[in-house]
Amino acid sequence: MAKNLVIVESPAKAKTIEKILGSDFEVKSCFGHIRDLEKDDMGIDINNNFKPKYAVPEDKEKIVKELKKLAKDTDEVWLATDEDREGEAISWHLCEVLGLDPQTTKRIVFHEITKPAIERAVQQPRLLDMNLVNAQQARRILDRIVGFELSPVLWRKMSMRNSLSAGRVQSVAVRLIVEREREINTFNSVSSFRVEAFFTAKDNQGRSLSFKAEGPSRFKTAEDAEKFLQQCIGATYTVKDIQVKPAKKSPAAPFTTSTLQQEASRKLGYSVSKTMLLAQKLYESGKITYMRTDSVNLSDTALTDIKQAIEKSYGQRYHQHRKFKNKNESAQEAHEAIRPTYMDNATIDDSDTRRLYELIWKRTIASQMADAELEKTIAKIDISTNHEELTASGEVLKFDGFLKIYMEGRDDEDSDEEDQEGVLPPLAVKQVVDLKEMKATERFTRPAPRYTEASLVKKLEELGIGRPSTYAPTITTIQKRSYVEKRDKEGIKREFRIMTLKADNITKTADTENTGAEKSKLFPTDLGMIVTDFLNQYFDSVMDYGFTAKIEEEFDEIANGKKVWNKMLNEFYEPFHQDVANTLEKAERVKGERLLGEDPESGKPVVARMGRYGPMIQIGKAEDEEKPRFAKLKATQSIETISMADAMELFRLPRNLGMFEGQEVTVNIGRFGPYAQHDKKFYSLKKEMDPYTVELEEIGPLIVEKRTAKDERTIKVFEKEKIQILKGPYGPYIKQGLKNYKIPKERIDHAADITVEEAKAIIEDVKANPPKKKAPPRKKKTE
DNA sequence: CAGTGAGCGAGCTTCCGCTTGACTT
Repeated sequence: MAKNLVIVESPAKAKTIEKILGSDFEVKSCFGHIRDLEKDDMGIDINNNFKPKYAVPEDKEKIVKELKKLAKDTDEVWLATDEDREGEAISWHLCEVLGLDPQTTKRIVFHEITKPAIERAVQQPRLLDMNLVNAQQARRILDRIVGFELSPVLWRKMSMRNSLSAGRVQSVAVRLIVEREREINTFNSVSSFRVEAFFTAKDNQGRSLSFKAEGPSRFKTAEDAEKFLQQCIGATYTVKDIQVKPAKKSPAAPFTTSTLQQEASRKLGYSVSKTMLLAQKLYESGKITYMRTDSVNLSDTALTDIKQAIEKSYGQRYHQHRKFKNKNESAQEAHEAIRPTYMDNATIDDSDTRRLYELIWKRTIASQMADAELEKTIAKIDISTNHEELTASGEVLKFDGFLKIYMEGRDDEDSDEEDQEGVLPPLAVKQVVDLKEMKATERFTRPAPRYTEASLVKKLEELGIGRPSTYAPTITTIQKRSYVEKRDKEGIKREFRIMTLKADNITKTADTENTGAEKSKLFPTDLGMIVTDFLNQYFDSVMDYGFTAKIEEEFDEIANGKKVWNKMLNEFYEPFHQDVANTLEKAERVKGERLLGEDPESGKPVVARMGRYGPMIQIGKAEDEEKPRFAKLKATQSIETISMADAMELFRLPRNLGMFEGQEVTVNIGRFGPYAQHDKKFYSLKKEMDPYTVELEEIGPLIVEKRTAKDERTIKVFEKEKIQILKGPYGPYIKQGLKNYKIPKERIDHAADITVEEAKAIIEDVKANPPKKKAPPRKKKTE
């Protein structure tokens, strides 16, 4: 038994630290928080100064038991959880549960897992900081109160039947997406004309080189643009002035969780959860440092490694020592930035994680590389026939520096400002250049783009809302609750005008462009909009974008000992709870109704609204003699924007398409999306098939395809016993009736040879020893 | 798997932040 027990949060970290500390120390992990508020009755005694009621969750019992035993048998326990609010609280909970004295137990901290940092930490133990612990308790209790008081309000006041939820973080995340959507819906695009002139100039060897210059300004109307072109007829163009300026670009800071998610999204197209899954793999296999961090700091040992790697591969000139500072005030910096553990490994063998690893490697290396040096040239060109001038700009890379390996991506790649500036031919003042043609092109203003998962994380981080460990789960939650969905949107064709001045002649043409197309963007659902409007109306303080920042300031005051935690909670709770009570009493049940018009056939009102099963259109009223007609909205439609005409279109379903193999084929939209029905069987329509326009010829192949797919999945059938052996994504399994049974490992290889008797035996076996369920239903207290 | 849409009421849902496996049809 080791003399010392060190407890950290992560098992991968425990392994590394144990190697560093040697045999006198046993290092164990507690796997994050080991206690949480009870679920019943909020887990808070509100009338008793918000006294929290903590319990060890079921899945933590085992580890707590193990730690208790180890703590008893060891001379000294060292609490080495992360140095932030949550880490301090975990240490305190460990004291409480393991029976350690918070007044004497050694608390150590380090921000990086390196030998010097850990040895230094062991030399300088401190005691628990109860102020910091209280700040965490206040944070935890406030979040529980907000979540567990607001959610039930939604259950009572929304007409929808989902398991709705609200919280300090998720509700504001949804609000951002809802407001962005409305900005886009109400955006008025205006056009203007941009003038570009294409010239040629001779270089000193007499070769003709072409270059481009920009017009004086954008013209608001086609008339103004045309007038300008007319004024240029017959003009000569003379270089009036040349300015050459040096410029430089600097590399971005090494990755934090949020910037890693953004870059992986922009450059690799990963969702935030995929990025985190792969990063976790890399961390667990020792290839990168901890992946949930808000720090841009690099350890001294890492800096030395990086310097060596740069000098070896690129030479001394490419290295530049840099120390980055966190922009964000909410950062708690318990860890290092995300970086490779060994800079020598520019890549790795594992194909799943390689691309993410290489991204991290490049970003880390680049962050310590020299600036890129540029030379910008701006030439002004006089037009002889008017007082305007044209501007040609060029850029020459003098020294690539960090650009040799890495350039940060941008969210607005498709912006119409061309970012790649070309090289200008050598020009001289007073030189006359030849105009090939001049174009005035119509350009439209665009609304802000919809959020991607990653750009939403970026925004949340800017607002100080959420933490590195919760960005990915939050994005998942708001999609799981159907407040938000990730999808593509097709663009629409738009015509734009072009006027060309060539050989003193102006021609007018038109071209089309695709606008408004979106890929993998976050769209609010009707539910998300309705819930957001409701929360905004009744709980504006919690929904305020500055709410988290404001209470974070107060948590900081608690951590500094300037404020008492339960007083702070009370100041929040009094007005908040009053709002909850008022809302429960006064607010109407929300239906999200919108009147679209009158049904031309019956004269009855046509209404878009939220039904129990989602957004729908209703013709007529429930109290009418004749039953109202209903139709479900398409996935891409919304209550807020659907037109009367589109609404009436929806009543064209179900459609009868005609006969196939002697049976009728109909299409409709059901609980699980659009489907075709044929011979009492159902066939889901393919994504690209629209049930309103799909034709009979497309349904036949669908039916045949499903038949063969079923054949391929089937290994064996025992008709009489209704037993099937099927192939699934996790290997072969047995199906009897509607139930599935797992085939024991030792028989998987010869699943095709299983006999009826064997199959029956397996079924009986599984029935006798049912597989463990993930979460057994909690017993409700009877008293 | 492929319906429904009003209202009643029982019994259920729910937060954020710290960490990994156990488990899938």
